Amino acid sequence: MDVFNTLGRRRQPFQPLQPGRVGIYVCGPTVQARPHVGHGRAAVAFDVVRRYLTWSGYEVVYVQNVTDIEDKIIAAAAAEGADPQVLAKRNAEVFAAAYLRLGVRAPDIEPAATDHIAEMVQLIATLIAAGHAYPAGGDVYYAVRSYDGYGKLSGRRLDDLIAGPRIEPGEHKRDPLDFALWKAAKAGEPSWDSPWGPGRPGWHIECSAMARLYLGHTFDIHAGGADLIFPHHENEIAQSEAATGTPLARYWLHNGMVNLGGEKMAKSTGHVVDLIEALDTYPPQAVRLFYLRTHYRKPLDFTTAALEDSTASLDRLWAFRRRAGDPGSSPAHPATIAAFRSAMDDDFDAAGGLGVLFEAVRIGNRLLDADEDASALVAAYDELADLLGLSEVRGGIDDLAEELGALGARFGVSADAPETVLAGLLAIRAGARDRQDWATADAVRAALADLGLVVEDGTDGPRWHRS
RNA sequence: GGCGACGUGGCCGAGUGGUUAGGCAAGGGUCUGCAAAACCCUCUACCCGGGUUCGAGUCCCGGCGUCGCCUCCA
Repeated sequence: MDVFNTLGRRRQPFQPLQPGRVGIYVCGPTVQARPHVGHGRAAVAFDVVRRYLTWSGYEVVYVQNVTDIEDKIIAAAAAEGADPQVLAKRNAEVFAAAYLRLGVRAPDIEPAATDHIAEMVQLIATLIAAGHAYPAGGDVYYAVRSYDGYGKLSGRRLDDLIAGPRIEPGEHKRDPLDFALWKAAKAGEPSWDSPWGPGRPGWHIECSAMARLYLGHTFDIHAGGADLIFPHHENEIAQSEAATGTPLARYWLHNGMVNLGGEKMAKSTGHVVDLIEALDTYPPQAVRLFYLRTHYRKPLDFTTAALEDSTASLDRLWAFRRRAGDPGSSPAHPATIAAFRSAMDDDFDAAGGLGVLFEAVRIGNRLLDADEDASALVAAYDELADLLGLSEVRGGIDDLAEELGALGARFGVSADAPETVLAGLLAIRAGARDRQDWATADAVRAALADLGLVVEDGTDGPRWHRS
């Protein structure tokens, strides 16, 4: 298996620190506002990495943090007169719910920054003692020039950064490149005690502290959005490696941005599509499929046409699965599994993997049309669709009990369980069709369609699904 | 200006030098009471110019173009 490592900017074979085990740290969102479509992409991209590694036999520990204290959160809370912690908690729940709808598995560990102030203070103290950081006026800054590896991830040279017009000395910085590890408390802002006075942590230090706590000084994969490469991940490396003397992570994975009209979606500019809205407009798994159609490192343009395309593609997958029936204990089609594995082993090429899945569907449909055994392909489909998080979640019809009961009464079906009513209605329709009573048959189908139940006639009888 | 990514058929997109990826859309056909689904056929591309090679979408060089980072950001 090869992965593209941002550190070094090249593909390289993936070899975990310990055989069979993989530690992953993903930079989660700052929960200042609701999630947008870009957040969903990052979550899905690394969820698939995690699922694939697990499927491949690795024992994975997946850590994704929540940044719940930060300038923007404080500002957003102030704007609506709320407590920053309350606002952060509320938004964090919205993020979690959206991720759940996208089929993203909950992290093994989901540390919040505010629960790890002590670890951060300790790490900052270590850096000061080692001469890599200095307190100044209640703040603590990291001395960028004290660590000679600075810039190795993003390919930046200190002199280039200096030349940049936007870097201005902070109030207490000795060097314009230095960044805050600890910020002195301002009136009315949340703060914690520290050896340097009350304050709050800088953004970058939380990841260094929490990754170290849960995954150790060196771990396998550190992931996040490409927009975090600089300065966030660069700073993390500087902090962690200056403190421990060992590499922070062996592989750095970064997902590409989601664009809107050719430009990056970003909450700071309001140039965004709300993720919840997208999930309400399209089937959540169609949104997931939309993400997976493009390699995770490439930019991805959000368009309604692309989402509709994905919805149609998802329908094709699910229609196949509905008609196929139970594959029993059939082993998964080996060639399909092998082709899929080959695609995913190439830097988690889920788009290539999807091609394999669709090909299995086409061949499977062909076999079913010919009344031949497709169980191996169906088994492969089940395994791969489940792995990718694209299996149809077939909801029950209990919520339609009342409407179905009324409809049943209209056609002379008296039963309590909605499933029984539906079966009765389908039986009535089958009888009508046998008599070539098309009016009745179509009336039943239309009435069910009004309830959101789509009935399709196959050679082996009718099938239904929720629309 | 510095660093980086990318340019594939109507659209989206995979592609590790050498047999049609795949999906969506469109047109035609088969099946079907109708509908839906499915299958078959058609649309065979690789930004431009050089080069390496028996052979390049796939490697090298040079252009052009798009995007990202360089400030908070998934």
